[in-house]
Amino acid sequence: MALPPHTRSTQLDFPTAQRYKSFMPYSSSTQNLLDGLTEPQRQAVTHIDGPLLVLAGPGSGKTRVITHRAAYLAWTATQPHHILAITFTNKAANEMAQRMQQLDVGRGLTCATFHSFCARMLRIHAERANLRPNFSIFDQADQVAAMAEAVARTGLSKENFPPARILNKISAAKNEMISWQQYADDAYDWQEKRIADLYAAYETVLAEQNALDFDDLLTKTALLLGNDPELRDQLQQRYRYILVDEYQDTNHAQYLIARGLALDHENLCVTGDPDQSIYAWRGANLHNILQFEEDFPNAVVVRLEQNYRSTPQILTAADAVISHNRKRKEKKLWTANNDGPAVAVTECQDGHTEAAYIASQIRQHVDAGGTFSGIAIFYRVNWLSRNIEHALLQARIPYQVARGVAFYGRKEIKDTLAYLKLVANPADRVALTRIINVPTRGIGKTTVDRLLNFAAQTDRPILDILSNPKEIPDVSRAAKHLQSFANLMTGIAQTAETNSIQDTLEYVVRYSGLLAMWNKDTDKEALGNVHELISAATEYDQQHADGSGSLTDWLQQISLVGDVDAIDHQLGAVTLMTLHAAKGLEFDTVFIAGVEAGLLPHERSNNERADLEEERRLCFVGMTRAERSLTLTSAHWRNVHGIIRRTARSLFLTELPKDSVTWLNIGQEGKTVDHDDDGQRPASANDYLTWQKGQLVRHPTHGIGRVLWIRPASQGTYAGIHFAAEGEKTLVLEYAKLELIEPDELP
DNA sequence: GGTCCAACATTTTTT
DNA sequence: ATGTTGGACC
Repeated sequence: MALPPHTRSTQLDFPTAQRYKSFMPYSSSTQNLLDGLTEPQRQAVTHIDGPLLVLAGPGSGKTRVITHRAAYLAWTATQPHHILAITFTNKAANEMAQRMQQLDVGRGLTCATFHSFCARMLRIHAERANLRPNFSIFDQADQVAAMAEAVARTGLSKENFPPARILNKISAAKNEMISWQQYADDAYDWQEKRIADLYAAYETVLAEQNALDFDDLLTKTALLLGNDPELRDQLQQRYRYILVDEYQDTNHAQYLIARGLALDHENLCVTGDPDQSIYAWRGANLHNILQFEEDFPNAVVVRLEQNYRSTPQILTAADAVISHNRKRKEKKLWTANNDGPAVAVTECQDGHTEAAYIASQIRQHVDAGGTFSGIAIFYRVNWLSRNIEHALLQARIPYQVARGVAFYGRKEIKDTLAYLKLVANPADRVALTRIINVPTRGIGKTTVDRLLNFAAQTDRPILDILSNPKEIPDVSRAAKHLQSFANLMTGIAQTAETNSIQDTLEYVVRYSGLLAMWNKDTDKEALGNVHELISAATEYDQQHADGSGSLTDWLQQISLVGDVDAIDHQLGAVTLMTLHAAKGLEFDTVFIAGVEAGLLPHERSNNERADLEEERRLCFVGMTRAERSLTLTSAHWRNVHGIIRRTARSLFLTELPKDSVTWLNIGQEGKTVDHDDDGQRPASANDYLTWQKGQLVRHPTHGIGRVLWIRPASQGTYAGIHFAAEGEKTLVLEYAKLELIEPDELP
């Protein structure tokens, strides 16, 4: 079959493009792409021009559809470099690029996250966006530092205006594309007006430092596309086919970007699942996917509802939970997969028991021939990983924690990188103040203040002033220290100029005195982490041996790593991550820990139904990651902030179906406690079975009371308790915060 | 200007 | 329970 003529001619416009595979026989290559696809999948893959919405339930082969569709486009309609695929994580982007190569499509396809794509665009088109191409990207901590400065400048107190909280509000505004001017116009009371002031001041602080925060990457790109039709045309010429994955989690700015890039050709394909929307708290707007058909009236809609991932048991359980959401589009998930084991719910005595139980289950699974890398443990909050890590360590089970962001947030890593960031962007004051005296080199707070003041007054680059420190008023004794710091920075800059990033990093660590400092502190952990950083740099150097890399690019890549990007499936280790990070992944065996009231659903989101529904979706996402085996665990007692608290059963556990779920109670020693056998669901939490009439208990508000009777029922364990002040009360033991009092504890 | 200790928050989820 | 910050003291 002949190729459309326009695809050939465009090759001249883009000389870097790989050879066009017109010599490949059309029929065999495209046939391979369609082999083994179901009808709806095939429909999505072969759709070429015009908007396309793929509503894809969990495990419905969405990734396969996306990659095959991109390949199909590249074979039949266009060249790879006209295709832009936006994924949710860098890892997904890399995997997609890899798969495209396996499909022999050729290079040139752009796979990126929204953030990395935007950062790239803003550097290339910096002048048009009113930026300098070497801008810094500020992470959470940098943003807090910048905001702290803004607060100080505005003359407000950090106590009344905590930087982190203000940043949340400003981030929400930016996601909605609300500028500081507009925010000021909309401010309706004193508090809001001050926040508007801070927004403005914060923007100034960032601009002075040639810095953008994460949200700026999106908003500035969206603005650029909106205000610069010439550039938008240029980009639309380049990116003729656009795919956006996980569309249910896009915010308004991301929506504008996707729409802006596809404004004229409308070749926008979005995929997602409203039931897996879990990022509303950071501005994700479910309307984007729900109203896609109104946005693009000639949109084709494809539904992928057959699940290829999970057993019927897992799918039934997950579906039972999610069907409790009222605000949702009904969807029938089904699978032709073989039966597997029942979904397990294991209620444990406490967090240690829970962790030990998971470890022992993993041992058992691997002894029976399973692999570590097929296992994942999810949790709602990061701190839950502590117990589990401890238990895995003791059981000698290899594990990895998806914590890319936390790694780059470590002090020693941030310190090391700050030297490089300062070289890449000398205006980066946050980086400068971070390391000017780390390790200590006799430059104290007063000196730094004088330096910054002088720089602000004279409006000269700080590094210039540093090289001539005697010009700074009132700085005499510290001048020579400033001078040597300036020399150090010059040395690093020169090294960076001509050497690999690895070499530059090693230069920094050695000549800055950081290495000596860590050695002195016998801070083995810091050293290890920095070695890891250096290996990351080595890897980058190797990947860019052709000279395509740069310091700015490396720093950018690091700024935009996500938690999941850190995991390596080849490692042969159990994977630990938050439920949020688990999106899009799949594992043979999944444990979800801490499935208890207050944790999942999280107590901070109990107030509104919308929040509760998002928690339920989160639970749904976690459950549907499992292919064969799914275990939900909880603890009756949970150590929070060092205080041991009684927990209640999670609402979501009560929503599980009666069939295909087995319940288990684990006592302190990890032994199975007998549980009632009236069916599939336990009638009571079994540690209460040891409670007896006449025992004394303490209630947080009612005080001390005596147990009159206990009666297990299907909804929980009921007990009549006589309190001195209020007489007899009937309480549900699972929900009342009762503590057992030992007789010898009393006066 | 540097060091040490006590008070303090910290824990929702993240690019 | 743990890590960070700020203030007192050297």
